[in-house]
Amino acid sequence: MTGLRERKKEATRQALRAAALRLAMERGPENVRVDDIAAAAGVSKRTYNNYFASREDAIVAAVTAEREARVATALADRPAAAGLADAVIDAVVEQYTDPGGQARDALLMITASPALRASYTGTAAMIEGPLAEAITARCPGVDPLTARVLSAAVGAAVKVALQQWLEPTGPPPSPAGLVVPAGSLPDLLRAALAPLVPALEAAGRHS
Amino acid sequence: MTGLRERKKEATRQALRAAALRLAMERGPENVRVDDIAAAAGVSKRTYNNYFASREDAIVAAVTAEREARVATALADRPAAAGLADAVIDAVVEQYTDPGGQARDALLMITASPALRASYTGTAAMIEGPLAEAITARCPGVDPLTARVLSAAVGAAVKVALQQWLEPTGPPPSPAGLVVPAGSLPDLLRAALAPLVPALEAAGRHS
DNA sequence: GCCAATTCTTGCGTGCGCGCAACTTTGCGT
DNA sequence: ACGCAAAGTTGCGCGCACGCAAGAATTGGC
Repeated sequence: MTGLRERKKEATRQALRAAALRLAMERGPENVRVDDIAAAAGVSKRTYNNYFASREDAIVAAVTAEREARVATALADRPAAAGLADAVIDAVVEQYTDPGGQARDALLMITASPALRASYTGTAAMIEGPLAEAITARCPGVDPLTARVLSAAVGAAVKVALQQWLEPTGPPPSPAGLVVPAGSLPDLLRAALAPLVPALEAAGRHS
Repeated sequence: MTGLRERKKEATRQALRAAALRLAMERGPENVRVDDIAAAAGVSKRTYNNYFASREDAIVAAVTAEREARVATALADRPAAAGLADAVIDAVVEQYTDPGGQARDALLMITASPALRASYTGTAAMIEGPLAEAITARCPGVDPLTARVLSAAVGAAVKVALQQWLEPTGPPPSPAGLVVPAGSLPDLLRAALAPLVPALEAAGRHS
């Protein structure tokens, strides 16, 4: 049952996300005060902070919205015959394949701002809760603590992949081109998740 | 070479930690302003924030100081014959065995304050960097990205264990006593790290 | 010993996060 | 249809994090 209350709430959340992204894109992220976002969404500054805990959250939320839910359903949609490791990896990587829309420009802006980068990598942790539930749903026999740990490990791996992906590539032009050719994000994600495969497989067998 | 500069820096850092802990213990964490800590340590409020990014950091740092370095040396001290998984787990668990000193009282205060709890669990992530270096030092053949991912996974598992350990055990008195008997922290840590053993062993073999 | 370069400290100003206490809106039972 | 309880919004105020630029201290070379 979808009451009026929840619909209004989701509407203002959406309005705040949209306003934050729009203002950040046209003025640059640094020239956007939280009052501006709130005003653009027709709500008070205080209410903004009831929805988002920091100024950057609304901006990145415009890009990462619903990712937690989508990763959960994606995992649930994998064929039950598939191994846990493959199912999890595919479900996660799927969430980070660029749709190529305006999200591309937004991501470009995010990578350009250190504060937004930090917030963006931080969102990787948000998938942990839903992912744990999805894992227990798929493998009912697995220990809840194990599910939580594996989800946290996956979240951490994703975070590492994101950090590596948008690493500053600072002034020292890297001792060798070997370190990482800044490959595509999906490839990087698979590489980062690979070390966890044995742990996921072991847990999947004990389901 | 230990210059005067670094010694002074470490001295003020230590003074800030000590002052923060002392004031928090005698007044309660809520009644300590950051100005008070700075004043007690004989520096300005601005300087405090040059050393610690938040008010809680100094307090928890008084308890967790040097943990990153200690976990690294602990891992290096394990016999080279031991498997990577056992070495890592023992090294990590060792850092969270209560020395029983005044740290006990401090931890009690931390567990009582939600803000401090959050900061404390957050410190688990700080071991990731040194842990990754220690892993590559022990297993030179392992891919740097793998080392980083495994360290992040270990940090995430520790975080989960800490959260579970000082979980609020809210008003709903738990449907069953089964969920967790709030066992000792070392046991909880081993349980949380157990799911990662296959991943660590696999990486250790590819060294 | 002295000087220039690096590094650290400090005050100030701005914006932000959030607790609190009114007030308004929504939900639901009768 | 009415009214009460639950949930949401808003203004206010406090403390905090941090950029910035000026001043003080430490360092290494001479």
